[in-house]
Amino acid sequence: MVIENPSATGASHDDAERYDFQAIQDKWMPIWEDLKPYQSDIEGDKRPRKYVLDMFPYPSGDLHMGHAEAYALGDVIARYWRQQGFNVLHPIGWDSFGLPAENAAIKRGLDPREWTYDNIEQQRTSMKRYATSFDWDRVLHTSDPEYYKWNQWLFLKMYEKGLAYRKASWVNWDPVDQTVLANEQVLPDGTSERSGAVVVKKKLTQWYFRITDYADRLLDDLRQLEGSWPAKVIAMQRNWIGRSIGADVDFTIEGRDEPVTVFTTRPDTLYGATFMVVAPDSDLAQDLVASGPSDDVRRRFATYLADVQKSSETERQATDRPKTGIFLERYAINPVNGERLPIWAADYVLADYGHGAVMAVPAHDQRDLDFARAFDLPIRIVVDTLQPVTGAIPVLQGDELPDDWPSDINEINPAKTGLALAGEGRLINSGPLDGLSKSNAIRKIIEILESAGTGRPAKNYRLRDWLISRQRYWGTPIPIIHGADGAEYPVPEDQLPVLLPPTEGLNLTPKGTSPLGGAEDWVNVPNPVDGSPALRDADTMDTFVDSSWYFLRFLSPNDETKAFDPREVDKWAPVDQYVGGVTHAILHLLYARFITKVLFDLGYVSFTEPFSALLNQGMVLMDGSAMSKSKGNLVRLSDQLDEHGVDAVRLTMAFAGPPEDDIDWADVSPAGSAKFLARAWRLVGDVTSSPEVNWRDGDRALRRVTHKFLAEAPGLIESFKFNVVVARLMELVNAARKAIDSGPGGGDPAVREAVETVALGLSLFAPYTAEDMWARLGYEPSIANYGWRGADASLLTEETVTAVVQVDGKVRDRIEVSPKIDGAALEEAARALPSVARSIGDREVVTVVARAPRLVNFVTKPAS
RNA sequence: GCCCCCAUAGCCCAAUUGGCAGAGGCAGACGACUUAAAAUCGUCACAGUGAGGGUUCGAGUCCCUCUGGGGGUACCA
Repeated sequence: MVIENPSATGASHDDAERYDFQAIQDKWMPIWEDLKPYQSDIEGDKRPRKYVLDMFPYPSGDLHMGHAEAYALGDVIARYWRQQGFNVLHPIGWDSFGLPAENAAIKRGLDPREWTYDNIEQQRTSMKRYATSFDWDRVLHTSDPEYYKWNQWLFLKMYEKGLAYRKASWVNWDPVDQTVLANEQVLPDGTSERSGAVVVKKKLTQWYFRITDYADRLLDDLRQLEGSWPAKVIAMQRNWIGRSIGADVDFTIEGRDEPVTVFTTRPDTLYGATFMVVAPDSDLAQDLVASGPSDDVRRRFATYLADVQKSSETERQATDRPKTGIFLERYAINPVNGERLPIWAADYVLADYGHGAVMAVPAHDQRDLDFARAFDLPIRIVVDTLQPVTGAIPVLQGDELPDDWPSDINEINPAKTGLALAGEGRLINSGPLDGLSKSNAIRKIIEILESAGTGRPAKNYRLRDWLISRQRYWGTPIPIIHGADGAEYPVPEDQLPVLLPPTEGLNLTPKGTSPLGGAEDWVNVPNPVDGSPALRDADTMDTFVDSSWYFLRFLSPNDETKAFDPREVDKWAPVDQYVGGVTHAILHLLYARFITKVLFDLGYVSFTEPFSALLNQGMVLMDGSAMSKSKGNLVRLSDQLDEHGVDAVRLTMAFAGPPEDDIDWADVSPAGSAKFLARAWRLVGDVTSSPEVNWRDGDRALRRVTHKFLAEAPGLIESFKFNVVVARLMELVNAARKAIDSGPGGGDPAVREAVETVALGLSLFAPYTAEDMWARLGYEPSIANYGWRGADASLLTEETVTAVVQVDGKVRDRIEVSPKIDGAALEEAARALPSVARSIGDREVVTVVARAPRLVNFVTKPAS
């Protein structure tokens, strides 16, 4: 509020000098709406292109502080490249399919469409108020039939290539949301990332994308991203894919025709195998139990299996759980020495990793050892790991061990210590492998197995195929028709999209099968081949499918004939800079990378990585923890915007620290940001020169500060040091203020130059304030379309610099020298200083380290 | 358990990549303006860089060990 002071003669002047963020926002928002300064598809635009993409939001209610941070930072980058003369594509849309809409709709008895599009409208309004520089002509919503039609197209392309398939398998089942979940949606504690319910296993026939076919490429191509993606994200993806290198070994089974193949990373320990373990819930276990063992074992196995399946994921993952298992009364034959190995079923072996069976080497694997000790099975050491190798690690270098290698095996006998010997060592008890180091033994045993035809090198991945079907309404229908003959018939492309049926008459309440199945008119269709009665697939796709290619749709969002226009893709893609939360470090980014590689293989795009550079912003916390209503520490964005203004909130986001760090809202000061903006804005009122003045005539000291900023800011922005740029802007504002109040005064051309530079710099962070300053400085809107100014190199070199004079590394004096001084001259000048002579005293100078013009260091020793 | 990151002033954070530990801000103290307050302007104080060792003429920065905090992943054979 402006408080009138009737006694002041310059009341109107005071009014004008009052920084009123609300008035400034109200003034410029409609003008920008009209000017559209951020359009990116202008015909004949010759500027080089940049594609700056923010992760699009899910429309759950209004924007929150997290959005405010992400979009402020993404906007700095987009505005920066625009200012650097690039044609910037900075689009926005909504990831608008998904469970929250459906759950909210069920709760309130609404159509999910209504809830979704109302929220989108609210977010759109907030984003515009927030001055995000999006190109509003390219908006997409994944829940629009115009969008999800192309999800279906993508599905069909993958189906044709065999990359989309259906299989029955034990899947993660969320008993609250009543739907299956991808592995990626189950948290480490075994609960659903969405509902928080404890996930259980259920055997269901579901649709999968064959992402494991791409595991090697997804892993190896990460190397291309090093340096441009946060190392943390790359590490997380590597971890998630989890490639293990080893060998497959075939074991013949007594009384069975087919051998059992096991995967192992330690084929060198094959001679130490004393039993075999199969996953109880595997088909293999079923098969082994079906014939051979006694009825008693069969019964006990059935009980065991039932127990295993009842146990929750959480229980099963507790690593300190005692080992359990059942001997199946079957035997495997070790291919290298013909030994009979008893076969057990135990739940520490997973059905869906490797082949669901392992060769157990208790001496060298902790899990096998725990099991062997629990069931009194033999333990045979085949690697002598005594004296953990230090220093030169001789066993890694060759086959010979030092002569003094001690071999008192009893001291480390796993049977006694309970500790498996996993380390380096020399092979023993292993026939042809004896004496070899671990790595050499691995190489040799694989050769032996290969020539015998009983083994081969193999790789395995932690990554599983991507389960994409969901038993819910608010998603993309899967474009498959199931014939009466049980076969799958893809919906012909010209019949896309398969529209979601209206919600009227449907019961959306989760019940374990898709609500779409209840839409009689929709689900019953003629077989596309022969017209016989058939049923639509009633499942919908995981919404991560939607977001796995949306960055391509932005390039031609209104194209009705194809998913994306290859000419536009060539122009813009891949994304130059992607900005979003680290919460998507695995899921979304892995899926988008996968789909990009698929599209590359199908010939639709010419690149294999979708996002050339990635910036992960941190989270916005309050009092040390994530904001939530239940914790009572929620800070409402709209309140912050009302109180401090859009620009102050945006500036605070940029200034709080490095963008990838979390911001604790309790530690930062939007009021301080507002104060700074007001201070910057008020500078304009003190600029009394006209826009035509010649800056060269201005005060040199202030000009130097201005040009130092002009020189430094671009590099800082490009390395995401937004907080430092803001600090530099504050310095520049302080310098300009000083020049006005106690220097050459507001009429000096350097003051205008400095203030204009402040406006240009500020336009990245505080667009309203900057635009208003720009107008008051005498320019036409929009400041977003004025380029950056180059620094004048002649103003960057100081006339003198301060050189530090050290004696034995301690600072003893400082001298002002020319920046062009050479080492000898610097040394000479320093030596002449009385302080230096005093410090050296009667000691002898041994070396002089001169780093002109900054530093000279006299290194001394006592006089001899 | 394994892998990764971080630690600088009361607080948030800088430090030209091995060269004077401090750019900026918050909070604080004092002063100017004011009848007073707010706003504004100005001045000031505060750490030797989590601990220990090493390399170096010189270490916040590089190496090793440890402590504390954060993250990822985990019967994945």
